Amino acid sequence: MLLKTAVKNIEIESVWKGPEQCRECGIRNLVLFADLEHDDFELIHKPIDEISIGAGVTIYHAGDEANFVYTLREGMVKLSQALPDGNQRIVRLLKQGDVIGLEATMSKTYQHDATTLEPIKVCRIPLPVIDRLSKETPRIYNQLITRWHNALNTADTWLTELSTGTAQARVARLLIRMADCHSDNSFYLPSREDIGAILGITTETASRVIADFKRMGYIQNSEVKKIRVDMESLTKIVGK
Amino acid sequence: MLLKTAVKNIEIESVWKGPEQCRECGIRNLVLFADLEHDDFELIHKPIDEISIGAGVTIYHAGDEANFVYTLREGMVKLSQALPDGNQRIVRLLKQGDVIGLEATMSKTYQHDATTLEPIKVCRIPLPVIDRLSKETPRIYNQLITRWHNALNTADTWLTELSTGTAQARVARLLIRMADCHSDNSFYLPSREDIGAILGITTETASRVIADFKRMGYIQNSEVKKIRVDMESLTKIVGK
DNA sequence: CGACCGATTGAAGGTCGTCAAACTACGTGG
DNA sequence: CCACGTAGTTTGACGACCTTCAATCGGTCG
Repeated sequence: MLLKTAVKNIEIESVWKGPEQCRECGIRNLVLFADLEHDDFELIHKPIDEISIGAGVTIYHAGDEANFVYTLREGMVKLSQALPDGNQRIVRLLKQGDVIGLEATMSKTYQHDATTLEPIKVCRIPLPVIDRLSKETPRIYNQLITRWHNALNTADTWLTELSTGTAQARVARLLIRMADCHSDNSFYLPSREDIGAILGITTETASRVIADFKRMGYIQNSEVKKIRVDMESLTKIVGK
Repeated sequence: MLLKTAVKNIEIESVWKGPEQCRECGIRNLVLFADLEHDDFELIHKPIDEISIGAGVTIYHAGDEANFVYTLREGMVKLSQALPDGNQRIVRLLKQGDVIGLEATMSKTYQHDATTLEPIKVCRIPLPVIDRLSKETPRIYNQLITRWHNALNTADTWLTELSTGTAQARVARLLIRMADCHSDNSFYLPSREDIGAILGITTETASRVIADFKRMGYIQNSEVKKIRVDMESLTKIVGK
């Protein structure tokens, strides 16, 4: 089952078959609906579509009317905000199990641009579903608050770890964080531009540091496009 | 009614007289209990003390067991985290109506150091009070989520506005933000060290920029220790 | 094959960090 | 009341690091 939509790079993988589909979700323990119990799912009366989206696609822009939240099933997404000078700064990276557009539950509009870093799969949840669940069961509340808590922790960590110190130290800390989100210390490196936007440095500086790290052997190419990092060497740079 | 505690710089202003005290709180519309209704207050069965604390006092440290949240009635508080290199970075400033130690509702321990910038007054709320209210009324939930939402917005803004661009631009943006939290564009300037820790620059750089701004007339001394900022001039620097 | 986009590298200049000294405000004690 | 010590601020000099501008390289896609 695979319906192409009018929008390029976005296709609806499976149409809504009812609550049953969520009950049997393969990664339910990771997602917003983790705590829901059997009967709770009957409260879902709007379609939750599973959607595939290509790399480099913007899911929503800051200021757009916020009608959905998304559960990220596969791939990574960046949340970015415009700087006073017109550039963009990436304020968070989202990975499997994270909620994209959490602020929709609290605000009429989205507050970031959400853009895919690689091909992703999401479940698109209409806001009324969240609202109804919120009214009927405290279990969704607990999950929501946990999400807020985690997002805030991440934000604080980005400030203290990724926006402080020399360019080398910042890149090293970013690589370490990314590595322990993945098995085998191996993952897709973001573009130099994105690395710059995450760390608050220029694209060129990001490129120079990455190139240096490769020459030093702190980073090696593993599979195509993927890299493997040497945690031990990187850890030594972190304090600089 | 004024009981001195053993701890210097901390005094309990008034002892707990029961729910009545919260119901009649002068700034209740600003605080966590804003949405509570008449009967809800009867659920409060632990003392909520009103406490005065001097300037430069640390209320709790990161890692301390989190048994209270605090409502800030007067003054400003900084939340700081240790950097990998041992320094401190200030991740948020709290003002009247904000909750100090919000993470206590989700985590066993505090995640920042909370330190007063000036003499403050707080209401110290035992965690069991929050837990009980959370179970019994959704109204406290709404307030809690709103707090998380606001805290996250602030965190994102700090990253994009206060941790990006030249030292001059960062200081200008900080002054502008502080000015429109106060009437008459007039307020107490934080120490150079704190300005540095907020913006991710050194104390010396912070001092140089502030001194420059004074020479340029962007900042003037108003009352003792207070300064008044010229918004128009500062706005021009923000984009740099 | 050629166009294009991202990554890399070089050179020059500016900003900021570092180290150090002088200055100021304030409180303490003689 | 003044001398002194302390802590915070200001200023200077120097160097390291990063940004800026520009050119080159490499891979991909039409």
